[in-house]
Amino acid sequence: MKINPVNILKEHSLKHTKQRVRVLEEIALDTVAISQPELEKKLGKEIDRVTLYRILNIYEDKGILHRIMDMNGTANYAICSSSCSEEHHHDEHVHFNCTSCSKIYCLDVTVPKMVMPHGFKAVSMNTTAYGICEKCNLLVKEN
Amino acid sequence: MKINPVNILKEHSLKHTKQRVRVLEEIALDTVAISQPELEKKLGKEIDRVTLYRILNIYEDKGILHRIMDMNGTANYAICSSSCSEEHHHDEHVHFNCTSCSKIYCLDVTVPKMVMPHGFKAVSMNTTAYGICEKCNLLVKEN
DNA sequence: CACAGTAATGCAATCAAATTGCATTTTTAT
DNA sequence: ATAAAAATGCAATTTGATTGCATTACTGTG
Repeated sequence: MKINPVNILKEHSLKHTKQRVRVLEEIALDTVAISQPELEKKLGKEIDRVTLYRILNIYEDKGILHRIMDMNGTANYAICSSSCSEEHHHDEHVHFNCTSCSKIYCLDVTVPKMVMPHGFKAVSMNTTAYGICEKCNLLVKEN
Repeated sequence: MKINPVNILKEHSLKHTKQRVRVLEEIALDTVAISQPELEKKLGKEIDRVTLYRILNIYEDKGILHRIMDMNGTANYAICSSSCSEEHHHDEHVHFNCTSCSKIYCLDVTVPKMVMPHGFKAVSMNTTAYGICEKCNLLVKEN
């Protein structure tokens, strides 16, 4: 996934600041989601904690990033597919949270449509599978 | 769902204390999941915060309660179906997190089997739908 | 039914994620 | 270039959760 931070900011009419660009760059480095604490570790010397929180919130609101909560209740972020917007997150793919390395993957697996009970109107879905990821499975086999 | 706290404790060879009984009683009151902060509000005068956390953790470990993270990263708890055990949570039903009243419902909707990519071994799944619940939908229509 | 050993509880302190208010700096439109 | 608006940085605070340790409560044994 080729990401151009400057274009993304323009598309969503967000002001171009070096902090905002850095956050996008950093998140775009990897296809797996990155947690707020990890981001803070990487960017903490360049960007203030609070600014980081604010940027992440804006990006989520605008549909630029989607947020996945891990089992510890910590926010993890990944770049949204291009079809996401401020009005609606098309985040209908399955996430995989490795219980060994704790990485969160955005899988190319679509969440099947599920019928809600009468009266319940679902707007979005979040599906997370917990287990052992490819890399950790390989590590186990090697030993 | 008829719950007998004393029996549940016995079945899992947990010591019978009034705090443990109270926690189960309180959670069994409602079919919707209850958050740690709500529980603390209700039980804070009878049970110490730390004890509450410890009891909830034990119950989750033993497969008595299951824990659902809401969008704020706060733990919510609901009584497990009878088939849950220490080894495995059979928590394969869909949760519904109302974005209006923020209640979390355990729906009688089964999470469909999803095929994981090669190398990824899923042990458990968590699916949460976000939207407006039955009660909140009715409230809107009335006004 | 007493009592000793073990486990659970309560309290104080601490950690960590996230948020708020406000002064300062940066961006952008003119 | 500059003025208005917005973003950033800093300090302080809130909130969910955890840890260590002294005290209290439970349970099995005699």
